[in-house]
Amino acid sequence: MFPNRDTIFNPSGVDVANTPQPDTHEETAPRRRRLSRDARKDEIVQAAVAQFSEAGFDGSTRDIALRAGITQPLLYRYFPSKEDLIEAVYEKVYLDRWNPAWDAALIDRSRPVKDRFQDFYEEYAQTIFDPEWLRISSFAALRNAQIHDWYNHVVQEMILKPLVRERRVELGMGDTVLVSKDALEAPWLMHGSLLHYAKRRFVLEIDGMSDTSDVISQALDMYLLLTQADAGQPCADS
Amino acid sequence: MFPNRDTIFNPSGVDVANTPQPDTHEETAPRRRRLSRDARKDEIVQAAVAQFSEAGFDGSTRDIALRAGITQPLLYRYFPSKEDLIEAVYEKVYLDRWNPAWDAALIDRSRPVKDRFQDFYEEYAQTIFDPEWLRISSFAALRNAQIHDWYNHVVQEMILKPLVRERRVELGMGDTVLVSKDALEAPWLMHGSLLHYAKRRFVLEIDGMSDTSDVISQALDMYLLLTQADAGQPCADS
DNA sequence: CACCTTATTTATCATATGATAAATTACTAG
DNA sequence: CTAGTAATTTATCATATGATAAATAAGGTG
Repeated sequence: MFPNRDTIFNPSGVDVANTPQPDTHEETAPRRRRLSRDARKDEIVQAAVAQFSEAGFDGSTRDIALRAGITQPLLYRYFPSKEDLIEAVYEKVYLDRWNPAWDAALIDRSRPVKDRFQDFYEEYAQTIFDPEWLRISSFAALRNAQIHDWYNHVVQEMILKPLVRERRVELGMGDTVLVSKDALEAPWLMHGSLLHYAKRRFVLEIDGMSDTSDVISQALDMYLLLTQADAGQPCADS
Repeated sequence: MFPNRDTIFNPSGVDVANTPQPDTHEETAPRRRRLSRDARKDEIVQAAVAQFSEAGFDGSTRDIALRAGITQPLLYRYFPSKEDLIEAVYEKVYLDRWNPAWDAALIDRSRPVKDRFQDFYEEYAQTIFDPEWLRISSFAALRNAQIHDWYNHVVQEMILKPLVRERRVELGMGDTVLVSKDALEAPWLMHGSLLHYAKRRFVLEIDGMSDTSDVISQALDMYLLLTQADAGQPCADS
């Protein structure tokens, strides 16, 4: 009856040209496709990630439905409320981004710390250095301090503490399990510098920026040089 | 009818309890106070900064009016649209945060680069390391790439290029005006690491974090050690 | 084919929100 | 004190948005 306002006015300016494709036919009307519960749920979450990463979590459920090629009320068959959908998005974005092989790779003492963490950060960058992840995690951090807090904790335990420990061993400072808050400050600076680089490069899309590998190398060098200087006289030959 | 979820669950966690105060009387009804055009405008912008920094730029004009102790339509007497108010907020937040004395201080070659930039960053931190600025600039960056771009340009020209130049002079590498993009990567890493620290410390309010001065010192050391290593052999006595 | 389950859509509601017009009242000049 | 200017409020609109109920139809099963 009434012309489905979403089709005549797209407030987010987003190109939401995700109309259900005419499979092979030409002028197929927006035919209904029935999907399994899980498949549909996945499509909705994916659309929500795309929408939220652009418009923030205030992005409307109608725009999400439009992206997913469904009507807005259908969304509520799978998520009781928008807040539930947001939480599904949190999970999708934050979980399952960690490659379990990394745990072992970081503590493989047959290789220099620099090489290990260079390789790791290059792979990690491939996982999270894209506009969608960077933007949505920024929005999440601003909206929900708790989840950002949790993610920082993960980074600290999985990446930064291993880095400090492995570096200590490499410098012959002994193998301690405990890592103090003070000792974490330097690796946090390094990690933060890379995240900031990623935002400049992949969110702002500043042109002519250095290659990610080079920047990772530089950031790691900064940390390694600092710990070297801390360990004793700078460059003292042992 | 239904209980207005925002009153029982305030997603932004904002306490918008800013009822217009009874001036000196006790039970004074919300008395009208007439202000000059400029004074009222300032109050509105200030309220908008507070509101936007908490709820993002989707914060409602009604909440802003509430914070400012006025009614919502009055806001439109001073700003033709919400977008105009947002631009006034951009100006308030981004401009006038630079102390002109800093320009000279950064190139005062009677002092070591470390000391100069340590002092500068400590003062700069006092200006922008607070939740309001950090949050609103994050929101602004996500919403308006152009303004974030512009701000990055300012940082680069006013802080990072001077740092590179002054460091070169200190290392006896000559006084060049041109600073290549590659040469800016390291100072950007340093600067970014400090911004990331600020967010962890002042937005997430993680407890037990190191003092800002110490962190600035560490970040500067990272950069200085890296340039030292780049300049020739690490720690080669000249 | 006929039937039934349920995915999907249509229609609709209640509230939130940006914005405007008209009524009101605080302050000031004469 | 009076009148007038303009700051401020009250009333109101149009649309956006989260959410729900009922109608429709796709696809599997007998």
